[in-house]
Amino acid sequence: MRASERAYATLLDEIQTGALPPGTVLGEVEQSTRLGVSRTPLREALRRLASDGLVAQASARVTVVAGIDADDIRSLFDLRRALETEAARLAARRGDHEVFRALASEFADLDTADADASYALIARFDSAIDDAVANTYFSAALRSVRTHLVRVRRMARYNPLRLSASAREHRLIAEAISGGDPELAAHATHVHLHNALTTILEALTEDPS
Amino acid sequence: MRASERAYATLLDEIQTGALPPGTVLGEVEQSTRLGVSRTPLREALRRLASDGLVAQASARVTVVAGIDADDIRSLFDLRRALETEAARLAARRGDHEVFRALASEFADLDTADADASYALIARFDSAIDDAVANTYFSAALRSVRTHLVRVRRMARYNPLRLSASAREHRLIAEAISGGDPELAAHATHVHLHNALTTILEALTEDPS
DNA sequence: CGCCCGCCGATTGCATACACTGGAGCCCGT
DNA sequence: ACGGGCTCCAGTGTATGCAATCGGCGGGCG
Repeated sequence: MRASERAYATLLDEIQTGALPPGTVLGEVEQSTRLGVSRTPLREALRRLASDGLVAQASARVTVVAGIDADDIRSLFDLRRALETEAARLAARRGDHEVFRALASEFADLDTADADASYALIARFDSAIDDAVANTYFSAALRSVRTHLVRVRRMARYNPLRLSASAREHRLIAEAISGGDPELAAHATHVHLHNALTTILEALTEDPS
Repeated sequence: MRASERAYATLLDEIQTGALPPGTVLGEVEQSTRLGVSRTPLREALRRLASDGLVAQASARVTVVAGIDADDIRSLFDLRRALETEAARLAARRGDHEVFRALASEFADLDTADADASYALIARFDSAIDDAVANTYFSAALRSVRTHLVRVRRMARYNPLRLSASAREHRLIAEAISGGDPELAAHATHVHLHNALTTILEALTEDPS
C-alpha cells in the first residue's frame, strides 16, 4: 500500500477511535516520524483529513484534530436528514426490492445484544442504500456524513436499548423500501434519525466527555 | 499566495470554463511546467481536484479531467434537490427574514438580460442560504454541488428565457423564506430545480456538445 | 506469421534538502 | 518596570533527486 494511504488510514482510525483526541496538535515532522513515512505522504494524508473535516487549522501553522460538540452533532444530523430521507425515497423507487426484503428480515432476527453484529448489519444496509440510489455524488455526500458519524457513535457509547429500537426502525425502513413506498421510507427514516439524535444528545448530557 | 493554491485555482478555473475539456490528460510534469510550480504543490492541487470529483484516474498512472454527461447531471440534481429543499426549509425557520425580503425585491427588479448580474445575484442568494442554515457540514455539501454546477451551467449555455423564469422562481423562494413558510420554501425550491433540470437537459438534447 | 517475453522509457511515489514565514522570547530603551 | 522591536527558531511550503512500477515496443521463438 502507498505510504500516504497508510498514513491516512492510520490517522483516520486514531481520530475516529479517540486515540487522537480533539485538540491534539498534528505536527508534520512529529507525525511523519511516528508513522514512519516522510513528510510528503504525511502532508497528503493531513490534507485529506482536512477536506474530510476531521482536522482543522487552529492557526496558520498548527493543525489540530477537530472537536465535535452537541451543536456539531445537531448540524450533522440536519445534513443527515436531508440526505438520508431523500436516499430512502430514491431507494424505494429504484432499489432492488428483494435485497431490502432480505435486510428487513435480518433486522427482525438481529441479536441486538451483539453490538458489532448490529453495526455490521447497519453498514450493509447503508451499502444497499448506496447501491439502490446509484448516484456517485449522493454516495460521496453520505460517505462524508458517515465518517463523522463514527466519532459521534463512539461519544454516545453503546446502548442496548437504543440498538434494539434502532433495529426495529431499520426494519420498517427496509420494509417500506422493499414495498416500494417512498414516502413511508422517507418518513420512517426521519423518525429513525430523530430518535437517534435524541438518544445521542441525552447520552451526552449525562456524560459530556 | 501559496503555489499549491494558485495551481488549484488555475486548474479549477480552466476545468470549469472548459479550457481543459473532459478527457484531457493531466501529467504532473507537464502541468507543473506549464503553471510554473514544482511537482509537489501541483500534486496537492490534483488531489484536491480529485476529491472534488473534477478529475478522475483513468488508469493507475494517468489522471484526466472528469467528464459529465446527462446522467451525471440527473444524479447531481438528485443530490441538489435533497440538499436545497431542506436548506430552504431550514432557512425559512432560522433565517433573517429581512435579508430574504430584500433579496426577493432584488429578484423582482432584476434585469435578466444581464446574465452576469443575474448569476451574481443568485450567488448572493446562495450565500444568504448558507448564512441562514448556519451549518458547516451543510455548507460544505452545497459548495461541492455548486462546484459541479458551474460546469453544467456552461454546458447548457446562456438562455434568457430560462434566466427570467429562474428569477421569478428565486423570488418566490425568497418570499417564502422571508415569510417564514418552510414548506412553501422547500416546494418552491423543488419546482425551481425541476424546471432548471428540464431546461438543461433540453439544451443538451438540442446541442449535445 | 503471430505470440510471448524481456527491456527501456516515461511517470508517479517518496524522501530529503532548502527557503521562507510567523511567532515567541529577550534585550534595550524609556 | 513595562513596552516595543529585534532576533532566532520551529515549522511549514517548495523544489528536486532517487527509486519503483507500469506500459509499450521490439526481438526472438514457436
